[in-house]
Amino acid sequence: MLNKQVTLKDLARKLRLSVSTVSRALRNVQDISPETKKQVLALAEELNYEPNFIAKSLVNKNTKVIGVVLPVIASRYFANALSGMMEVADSKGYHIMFCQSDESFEKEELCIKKLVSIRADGILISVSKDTTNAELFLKVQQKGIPIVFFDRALENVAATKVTVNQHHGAYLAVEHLIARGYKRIAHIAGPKHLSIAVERLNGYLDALSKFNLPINEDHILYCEDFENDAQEKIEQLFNMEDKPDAIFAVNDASAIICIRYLEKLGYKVPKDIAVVGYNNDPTSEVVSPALTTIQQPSYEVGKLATQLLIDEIEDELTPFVEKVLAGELIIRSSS
Amino acid sequence: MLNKQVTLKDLARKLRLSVSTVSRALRNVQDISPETKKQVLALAEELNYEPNFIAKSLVNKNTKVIGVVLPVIASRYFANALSGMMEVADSKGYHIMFCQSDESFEKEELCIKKLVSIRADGILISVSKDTTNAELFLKVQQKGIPIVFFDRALENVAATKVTVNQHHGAYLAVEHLIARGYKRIAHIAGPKHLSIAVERLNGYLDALSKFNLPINEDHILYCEDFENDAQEKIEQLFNMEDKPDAIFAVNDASAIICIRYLEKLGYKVPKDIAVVGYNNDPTSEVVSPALTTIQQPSYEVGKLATQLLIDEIEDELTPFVEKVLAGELIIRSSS
DNA sequence: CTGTTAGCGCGTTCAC
DNA sequence: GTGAACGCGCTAACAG
Repeated sequence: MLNKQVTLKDLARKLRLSVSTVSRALRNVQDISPETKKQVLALAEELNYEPNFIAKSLVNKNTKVIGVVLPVIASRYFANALSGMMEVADSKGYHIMFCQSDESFEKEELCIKKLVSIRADGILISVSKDTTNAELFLKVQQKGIPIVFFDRALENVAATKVTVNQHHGAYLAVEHLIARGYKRIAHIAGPKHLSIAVERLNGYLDALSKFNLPINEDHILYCEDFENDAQEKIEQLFNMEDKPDAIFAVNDASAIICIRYLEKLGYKVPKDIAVVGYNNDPTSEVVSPALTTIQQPSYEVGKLATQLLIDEIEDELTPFVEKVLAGELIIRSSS
Repeated sequence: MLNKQVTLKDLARKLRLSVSTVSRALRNVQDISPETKKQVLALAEELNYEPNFIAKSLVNKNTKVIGVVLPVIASRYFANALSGMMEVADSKGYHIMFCQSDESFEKEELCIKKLVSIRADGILISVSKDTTNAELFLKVQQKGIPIVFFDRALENVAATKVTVNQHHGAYLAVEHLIARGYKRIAHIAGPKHLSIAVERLNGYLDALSKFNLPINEDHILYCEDFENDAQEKIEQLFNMEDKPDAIFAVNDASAIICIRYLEKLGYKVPKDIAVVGYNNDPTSEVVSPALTTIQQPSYEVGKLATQLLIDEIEDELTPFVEKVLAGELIIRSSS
């Protein structure tokens, strides 16, 4: 049953032609008598011939495969980015082969080795949380395989990077709250070692400064594990004399938890207190009241990163660029 | 810059050995003097040698690539299935290459051609909504490439299939409502041409029969576009004399819409009326009251389908099987 | 233990 | 216009 696949040789034998003639006829190259060309095409169709990509790759020295390494596919953000990648790759005749690092550096290394082994023409990567070592990526580049970082990039690697401006998104969110008249805006911040969390925090701080609002350190809650200590933190926030009148949370999940506890404590959202999240998770639409949030441009990140990677694959002299995309404010009823 | 990749030949030349000796040393095969083996390994490490999978594939007649064709990746269900696939594939040394059909038969055909061209060792597919023609799949099978259908299978193709028992999930949901004492259970049904919708409907009907509850045709609303005509349909449902005391919806989105309108009409969920959905979407946890629903075994479907496919790849005599997995009832506060 | 030979399926000279 | 020969990087069979 194995190896039922038709090859050029099979076609050549049946047609009493040479392999190279058949090859040329199929690829529409050089001068071929229209007669034989027709015959070849007919037989190829009849026998359901499909060119062997593997063999072609070996000769051409390219595989038309783009490797994608990302932390986890079961996430709206990355799934959307991947869709964007597939769209561009498809239109340019590339295939996507992707691997999950599961946020582990060792797995990431395995993924990359695998992609190098397959001789992917280029690699798109969003690094895992505990990736700090640049050496691995430099080695890949030395092999002549271009790498483009998307979403999460590594500082100390010279490469094309497509990221999202978290600072700007946070700024938009807070600016919106200020425009609505809220003045005492608290922030549920993420872990201090997470760069996206820090950027959002800075966007929050800069928006306050810009509009000459005082910064109250007690209004910033750094949360490692908000799901579990939310109640405590929120109570603490509302036991101060300078109670906030709005909350900007580092992500939708935290924002939703806030809404829950606030209602438990008897506050009305958004009348007594407004809440804004970040990510535009599907859940943000459904929660009541529907959550104002920031939509990440994940699809666009995927498209752009892939476009830039293909540019580098097809012209090695393409210079590295760093693109930063912005998110978009989605206004709903929680603010 | 291109083709910086180290080959066996490079190693052999530097070591003044033959290519085959180097190959054998690297693969730990046959008897090799420990001396030369050490040398080879050392140099390979130093030069960062990675075997060329492409070349290996050409010789071995297998690529260790599993092709996956699915309607859309940006869906919790398929993303989870894909995660399951990757786990099994990884552990068996296979790579996943996937394509989206976007629910279009033409795109699906392109995906398959592509995978055949790449000489994938096997294909996992969840067919698009408008796929009815089996010919394409038969052709692939004739080429000796095994196909396993997951989630959505094609009736008239003999192949291994891993699907989900929608009937049973619906039965569980309705049984649960009955156990809670609800007796007049309505059903928001999906389009009649969608097999999963029909199966869920049948599960609903069978549960009612099983517990000797009367079937009221007016309690079944067939919805093509529930998002837009929900209000009308629900009002119609509650204007009858035989008002329902519970609703089983064909999916979570519909269930959530129901909850919204019911509350607008002044009904309390679940006191006045219970609601159960289907899918365990992330949204179902967040909506208030949290939705009782059915968890699809998507991850398990992915794992099992991949396992069975690999069995067929590695032993062509493996007989086709059809596996049907069951969902799980998740009880929350809406019932 | 190691080298030589052949060939996987295809593209690319270079002849005729 | 067409064919023969060679090579891509690697494995496998056969010698020595």
